[in-house]
Amino acid sequence: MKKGDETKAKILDIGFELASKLGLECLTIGTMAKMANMSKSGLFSHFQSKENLQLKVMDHAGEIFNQDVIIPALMTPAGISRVKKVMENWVDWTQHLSGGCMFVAAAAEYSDRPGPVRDSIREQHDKWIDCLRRIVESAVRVGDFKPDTDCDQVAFELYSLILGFFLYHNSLDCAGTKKMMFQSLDRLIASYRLNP
Amino acid sequence: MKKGDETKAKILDIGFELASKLGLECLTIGTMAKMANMSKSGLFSHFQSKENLQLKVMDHAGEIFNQDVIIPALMTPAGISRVKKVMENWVDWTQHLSGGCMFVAAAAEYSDRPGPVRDSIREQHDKWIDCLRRIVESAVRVGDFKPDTDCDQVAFELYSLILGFFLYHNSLDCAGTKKMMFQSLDRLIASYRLNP
DNA sequence: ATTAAAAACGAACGTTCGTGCTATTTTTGT
DNA sequence: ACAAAAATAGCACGAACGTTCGTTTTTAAT
Repeated sequence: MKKGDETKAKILDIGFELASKLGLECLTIGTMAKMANMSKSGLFSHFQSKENLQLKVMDHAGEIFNQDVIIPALMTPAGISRVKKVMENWVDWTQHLSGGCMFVAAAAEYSDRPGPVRDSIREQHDKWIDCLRRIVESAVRVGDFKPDTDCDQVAFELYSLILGFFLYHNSLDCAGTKKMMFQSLDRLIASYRLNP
Repeated sequence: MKKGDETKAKILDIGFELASKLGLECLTIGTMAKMANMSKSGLFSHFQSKENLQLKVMDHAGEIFNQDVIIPALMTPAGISRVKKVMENWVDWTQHLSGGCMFVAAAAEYSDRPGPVRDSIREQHDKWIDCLRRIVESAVRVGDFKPDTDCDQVAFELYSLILGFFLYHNSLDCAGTKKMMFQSLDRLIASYRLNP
């Protein structure tokens, strides 16, 4: 029971890469099999349906996101520095793969396609918003942000800035977009700061 | 030379509706033919390729967006009221069709698929950003916003808020998301206002 | 009313999709 | 080393994809 899990992990890596580039819907068995140097049926037999494959790729992506974005951010001290850190990690995360956040793309892709895949996307999405809010709350707790800060609201605004970054990044160069995003972030932080 | 244009327009309407729901890639000839009560070949003959069909749908969507969002906004007096108006129109526009902005979805979908379709998406996207910036500039000109306002920056922030709205709208109810978005908008406007 | 042009159709093409089977190879536990 | 088990390959399927072709129907102009 070793080799199987190994190739399964390899497949999920490929799936994550492919889904990040082209979207969840473009995870075709044939394409993935070619990339993995496997037969279609060989690859397919690891999952029992395409839908299950998509779900597993989603989970895999969630783990990577957790590892690369969330955990490192939670390891920096609570407060504004953590808020900044999570945004930096988020931006960097989408950079080292080819430019897009697959969660965001998947959310748009599946907003009108009911089913387990959409449910999974929403679940991860909600979990992530929760996490963002808690990071903001911690900034309030340590006295960086005003006590009456609406943390849900700030989380929404942080999320929005990242989305703006992703979209602008399609047209503009990375450096310019990054600068623009972090400038907005500074303004946002300034307007919630306790001691400006 | 009349009937042809008529059905062509009907097809484009269907394409716009379908692409808004499921994305540009899901504009399959077969599905559209069924929705239009036409044969595949009959529908196909109006365009010369699927790619061309997608491009025509994009153009059509651009015209609708122009008609429903941009023009009404430009008809309200320049300044903060126009800024608010364009955001309201934008939100409303995506509401009366099933919840998603097809431009945003298409941008994510095609960010890694070079070709004429992606070019068209970027073109419309850039044009729209330009329009947004000019609306902000007009607010500076009439003295609503501070003279040193970075209009590109503000356009980016406006765009980001809408994107946040779209994404949150997948999970949250419309009313709550709308409220959250406009609250952020008020904060944004306040921080650029000349006479607070 | 006649006729040329435009529009729509039905059938078929080669391909790819997801998904079942049945072998065959490779890995694992003893 | 050998048997049991797991992993992979090969092949086939029905459906849907975009596209082409020749034919038929509908429209527009005379």
